Amino acid sequence: MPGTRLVLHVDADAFFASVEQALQPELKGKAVMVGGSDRGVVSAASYEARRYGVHSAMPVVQARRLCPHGIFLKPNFLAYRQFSRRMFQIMREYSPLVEVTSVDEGYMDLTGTLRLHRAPPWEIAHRILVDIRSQLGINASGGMAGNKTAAKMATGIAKPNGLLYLEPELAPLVLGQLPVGTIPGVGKKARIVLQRHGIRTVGDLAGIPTSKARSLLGLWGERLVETASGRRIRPVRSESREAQKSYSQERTLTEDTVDYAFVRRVAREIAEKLIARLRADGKGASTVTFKVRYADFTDKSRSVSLKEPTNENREILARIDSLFRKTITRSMSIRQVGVKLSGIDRPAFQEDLFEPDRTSRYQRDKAVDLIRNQFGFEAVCVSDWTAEPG
DNA sequence: TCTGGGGTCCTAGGACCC
DNA sequence: TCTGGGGTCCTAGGACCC
Repeated sequence: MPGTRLVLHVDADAFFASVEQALQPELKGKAVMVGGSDRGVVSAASYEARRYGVHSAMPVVQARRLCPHGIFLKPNFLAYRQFSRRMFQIMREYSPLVEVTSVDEGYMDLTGTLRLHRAPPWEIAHRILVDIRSQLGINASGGMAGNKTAAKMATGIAKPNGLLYLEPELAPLVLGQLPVGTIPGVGKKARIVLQRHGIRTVGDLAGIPTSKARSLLGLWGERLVETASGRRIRPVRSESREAQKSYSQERTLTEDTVDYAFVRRVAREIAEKLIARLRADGKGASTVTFKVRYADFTDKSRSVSLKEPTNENREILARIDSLFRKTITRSMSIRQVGVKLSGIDRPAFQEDLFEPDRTSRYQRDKAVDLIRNQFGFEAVCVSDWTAEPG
């Protein structure tokens, strides 16, 4: 058959909650929810918790009301990363063509491995899921089809703890009946627009002319029609990971505040942590963005671009200060503070014999990174980074 | 119900250049 | 005097994903 490809999508079920249950067997069979603070949302809910109507992205406060006896845990990202690495390792034992799309899901191209393993595709997929379950103690679901989108949608049908093989001839029939919102990329807004025009299922979307999709949803709409009709085929890419394009961190304060001096300190602290990550990765950023979310949930951000990528504290923190003044123009209390560093590239400045001051400042930045890595962020407080860049 | 955090990509308008 | 258009970069905001 021409161009017959076989893609397997693997997605761990209720990943964060499942890892917690694997690490603490006494949690098995119980309603486990992983979330940040009481001002946050649920990141993952075990299937036991879902029976009470809890789902991810639900405010923690609401989850507590629905499931008061449930177990609420703070996330342990280190453990999740370890389980994630092991899961992808298992997948790579069956094919080198594994694409990691997030901590708990990925694709693999099984086209070339069928002969290698001398087994039908569903058999291989089944073995992978069994290996994950037996070696990690967590359940994963799988979807197999002729392209990535169909495979991912198949996983959605198979969940939890299932496997679905959609043969290419059957895929349009099966997927065409699903609600249009099940297509990856159709969120709440797009769904509303589409429904207003009578487009309710994947099949409805596949059937409209691209010109109509474009008028409704722009370029994105055209792509969605191609996706819905199975014409948008993207290869499984196993490159370790494309270069990261931005580093950002946001923090929701424990309570809304009008103490702007405090907000500024938080922003600088976040920025220092991000810059340290840049330095650790040997990268620099050329765009600095400062963002606040006001108590009424409106967001405001201001950004500035530099001539060259940098990872020097002095350069970036001075920008944070001026952006801070440009951004906070209302006397409303602030809920969340965020910093984003983008335009990531190799840093322009390297330690240089002919710029002794700058070099020694840079060495100090790196020395502070070392100490903080060992003793924590609070171990060092440096106060004179407010200086304007020279 | 009362709304996280870390990302990617897209859009639209304005500046600036040719 | 009136009026271009394309390309590129920057900025602000928003949709979406997990």
